[in-house]
Amino acid sequence: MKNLSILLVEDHRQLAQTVLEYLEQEGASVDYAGNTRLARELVQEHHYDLMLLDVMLPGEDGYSFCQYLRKELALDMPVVFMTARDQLEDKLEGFDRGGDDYIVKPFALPELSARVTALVRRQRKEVTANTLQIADLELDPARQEVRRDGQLLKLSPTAFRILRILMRESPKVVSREQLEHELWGDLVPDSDALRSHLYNLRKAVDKPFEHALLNTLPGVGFSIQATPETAQ
Amino acid sequence: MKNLSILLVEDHRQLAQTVLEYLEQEGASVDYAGNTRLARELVQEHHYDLMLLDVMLPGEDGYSFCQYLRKELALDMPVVFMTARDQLEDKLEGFDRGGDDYIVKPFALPELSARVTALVRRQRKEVTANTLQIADLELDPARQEVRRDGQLLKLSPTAFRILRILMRESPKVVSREQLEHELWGDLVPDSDALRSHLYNLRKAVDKPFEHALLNTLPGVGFSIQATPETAQ
DNA sequence: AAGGTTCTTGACGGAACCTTGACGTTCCCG
DNA sequence: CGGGAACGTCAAGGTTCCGTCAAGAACCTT
Repeated sequence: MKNLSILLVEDHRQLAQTVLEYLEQEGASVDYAGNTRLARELVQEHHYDLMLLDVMLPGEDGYSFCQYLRKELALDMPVVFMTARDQLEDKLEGFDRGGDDYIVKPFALPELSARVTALVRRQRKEVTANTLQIADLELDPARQEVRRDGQLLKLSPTAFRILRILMRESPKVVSREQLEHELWGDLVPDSDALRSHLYNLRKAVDKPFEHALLNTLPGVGFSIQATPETAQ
Repeated sequence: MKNLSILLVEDHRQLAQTVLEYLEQEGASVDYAGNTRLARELVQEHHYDLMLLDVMLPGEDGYSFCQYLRKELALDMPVVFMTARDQLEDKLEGFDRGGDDYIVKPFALPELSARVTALVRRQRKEVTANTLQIADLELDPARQEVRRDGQLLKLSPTAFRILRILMRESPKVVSREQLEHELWGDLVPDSDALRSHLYNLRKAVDKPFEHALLNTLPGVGFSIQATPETAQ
């Protein structure tokens, strides 16, 4: 919740106060508007990570305001509707007008907080870690890229998958069977192609560099780690 | 709901059937797993736009599976928990483990559908009609226009759709399967017309310019990136 | 009904990839 | 120490995948 900036649009003074205090106590900074006229101004002048929006407001209602945000201002900040209206049609309208979530009063403050966090996390693309890293070796699953010491490595698809598994399990040792099963399922090749793939993987990952990262434990499996334990 | 592909993980046969039929009737294609073991396999082999995940499952529970998706596989598909557990702590745990939404059984099917749509809309960057931009390439969804370096490109409708998908996923790699499914749903052409469309797309987007933006990763998929560095 | 655009199909050459097998080396355990 | 199993190295064959292109089918518009 750190460093979130949130706009709360709600005309009930009491509820607004409660929500505001809770969120600020969690580290967010919250601006408050009691109607959409003020909200309109705030939204044009400041950036908010998320908006909490009541449906029943004096003057323009929340649905309409949300739609205005999306269509006219082209703002894509997450919007959470907060309202006492619990009928299905109300919820459907909320989503239809461009809302991201819909929470019915009375709600538990921690739940509101959790939903806010989830939306912001997604907005910021923090849902998953984007790279795996072992020492100076980095693997980016989304881009299908591997770098060591900053430079891009060329790997075949299978080599990439093997490296991904080893890095995911690091520093654990991965057995040959586990690797083969994960790569090919029940259709494991007759003669062990895995050896060739590991050879090619090594050629790309370790050969051009000083220290080897990829280790073999004969009869046990393979591992990738920064400090290859040397036998006692 | 057009051409969504959804993975439903739920052990109650009856409920699964109901949800599945409803979503398919809305135009989604739904794969079904009764446990996380099967779900694990499916998730590694196919792309899904979203996952519906029960919490109480035989063997591994849904929370744990979701966390595994995020941490180990680095998959960022939206996850909606579906469960009868309505206690606050359960919900908090769902979000804490990487869930995007949490819906309590029994729920109205249209609400589930609305929440699914809202999540996918956000994932696909369709909340607003803002232009997508990668380097000097701009795509305006509202006007159905594409420009590179300021000049208007002439694209066929399908080429436009492909480019839009690649741009919104950038810099992620999009598999051939994902592209085909989103373009044609269950009616994918026999022989791969996708190749021709990509060829034409390249001819329009890359051919007249200095650097290519559209990259092929053989056996993996396609991506569009500002800096298509090649290894050695 | 005609004309244009778009989509699909099929063929071809080439590149990338996976598998296989051979051979030498290392490791483990009797 | 010696033999067998496991491993590293490497090249070659076959397969899959991809870029290219043109022709015909389907579609839409007028």
